[in-house]
Amino acid sequence: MRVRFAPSPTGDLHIGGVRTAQFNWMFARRHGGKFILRIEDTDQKRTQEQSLSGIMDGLRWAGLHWDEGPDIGGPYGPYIQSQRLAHYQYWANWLVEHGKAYRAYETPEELELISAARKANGLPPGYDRRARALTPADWARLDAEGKPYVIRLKVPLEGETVFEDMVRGAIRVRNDTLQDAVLLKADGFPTYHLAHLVDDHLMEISHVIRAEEWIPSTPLHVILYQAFGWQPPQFCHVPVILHPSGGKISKRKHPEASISYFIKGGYLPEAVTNFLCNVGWNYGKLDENGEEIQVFTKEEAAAVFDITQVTQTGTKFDVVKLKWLNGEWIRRLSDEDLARRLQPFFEAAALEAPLEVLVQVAPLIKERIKLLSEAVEMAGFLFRPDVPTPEPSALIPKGLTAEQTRAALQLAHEALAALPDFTIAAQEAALRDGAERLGIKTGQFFSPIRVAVTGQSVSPPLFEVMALIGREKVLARLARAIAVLQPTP
RNA sequence: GCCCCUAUCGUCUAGCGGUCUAGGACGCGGCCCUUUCAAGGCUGAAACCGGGGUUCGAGUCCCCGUAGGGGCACCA
Repeated sequence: MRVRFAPSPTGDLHIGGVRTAQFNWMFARRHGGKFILRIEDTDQKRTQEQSLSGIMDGLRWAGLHWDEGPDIGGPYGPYIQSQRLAHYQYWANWLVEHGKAYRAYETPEELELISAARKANGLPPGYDRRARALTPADWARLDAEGKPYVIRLKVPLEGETVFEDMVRGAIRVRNDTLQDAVLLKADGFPTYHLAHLVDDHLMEISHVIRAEEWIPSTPLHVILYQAFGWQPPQFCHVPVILHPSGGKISKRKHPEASISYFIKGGYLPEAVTNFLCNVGWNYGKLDENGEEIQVFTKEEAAAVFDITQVTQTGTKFDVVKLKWLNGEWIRRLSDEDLARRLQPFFEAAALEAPLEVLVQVAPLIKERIKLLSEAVEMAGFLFRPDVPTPEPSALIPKGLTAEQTRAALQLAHEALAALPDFTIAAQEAALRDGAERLGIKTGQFFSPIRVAVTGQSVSPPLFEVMALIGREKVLARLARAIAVLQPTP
C-alpha cells in the first residue's frame, strides 16, 4: 500500500495538514506500506521559496518521516510537481486527442462575464462549456492569432458519478452539477485536478487520504480516471479541523493553525501527535481501570489505526486539552531529556542555563508546567544574578503584621546562617522548628522567605530552590527583605 | 443561490437494534493531601437536535425538517 501527503509550499505547515500527514503515516505504518511526500507547487503565484524546507522541518519535528520525497528521492521521482510538467502536458494532450478534453480560449475576464451573466439568468455560476463547439480548425486559427488556451475536462452532461469513500461510504452526485474543470492552465502548468491524479497514478498511490474539503471535487477526479482508463485509488476523506469559534482554522486568522505556533510555544511533538490522534479518530485502548488510555505514542496508535473508524464530523481544536496532554508528556520525560528540551527556551529568553543545572531544576518544575516555555517564568530567577527587591506588601503574608514578618525573616536568617550544612533536610528541620517557635503556620512563615529569595510568590519548592541558589545569596536576599520591612522612625 | 458532508455532555469521543438509569477524557464544582503553585487521590454536575416512520424493541436503520461544516477559481 502506498499513501502520500501532498502539501502546497505556500507557507507554514498547517496543523490540519499535520493531522492529514499523520493519518497517512499511521496508515502506512499499520499496513506496512510506504508514506510518500510530494510537493504540489503548480501555482507559480503562490509558491514560496522557503516553504518547502519549513514543511519538511515541521514533519520531521512531528516525527512523521517519509519513505520517498523531494529530499531523499525514490523510484517514482521527482517528487516536486514543477519538475514533472512534461507528464501533465503529455497526459492533458492525450485527453484532447482522445476526445476527453478540449481547448478553451476564454480569458479570465471573459470567464467572469460568462459566470456573472449565468447568475443573472438564474443559472448556477461557472463556465458554460461554449468552447466544446470549437473544431481543430478553430484551434489552428486561434493559435495563429497567438491566443492562449487552457485544456478543460469534458464532463458527461448526464448521469451521475458515484464513489465509495472508506470513511463515509457511497457518495453520489449528478454530473450536470459538475464543471468542465480546467486541467492545464494557459501557462502550461497543470491544475491540482490533473497534477495530483497523474502523479497518484504514476506513483502507484493506493489510498488517497486527504481532507474533507476535497469531497466535492472527487467525482470530477473519478471522471478523470475513467477518461484515462485508469483504476482510481481508494478514497478516504478525513474531517476538517475547526477553530473553537466554528469554521475552518486558517493560518490567516489563527496563529495556532501553524505548526510553528506549537514548536515555539513549548509543545512537545509527542503531545501534539498524541492529541491529533484523538481528533477525528479514537485510540480506544483501556487501562486496568477500564478507562481509555489518553497518553500514547503515534507508534502505538499506528499499530491499531483503522481508517474506516475515522470520525465523520468536523472537530474543534481544543488547545486546553492539548496543554493538559503536553503536561502529561512533560512529566513522563526523564530529567535529562526535559533539561535538554528546556534549554532553547532559556536561551531564547537570553538566560544562560547550563545543562547540568537544568537537570537539577527539571524535577522541581516537571509537574508545575504544561508548556516548556513556562519554565522560564517559573524558574528563570535561578539563572539571573539577582532578583528585584520585594515590596513590603508582597512580603507580608495573610494574618501577619509587618513587624511579625520582619521578625520571622530575621529568625529565618539566623536559623539558616547557623546550619552546619545548607542541605534541604537541614533547612526544612530548622525552618519548621522556627515556625513552631513563632507560633505561626508554616505557610505564613515560608511565604515571605519565598518572596525574599525568589522574588516570586509562586515558585518551585522552597528548600530545593534555596539549595540551588546557595546560602550566601539566600542570606543576602533575606537581609535585604528585612531592611525593606524596617519600621521608619 | 446551487451541490456535497455531518449531527451523543461546553470540547474530543465510546456506542455499530435489546447488556444505555448512555461509558471515558479535557474543562468546571466539591472534598482530601499540601511550604506557594502544581501534581496526585476521591467525588459531583453535564449529552443522544426536532418530528415522523420501520421494528416486539431505536442513541443506533429510513424519511423530512433544522442546525453546523465544506465546496462551487487558469488556488490547492
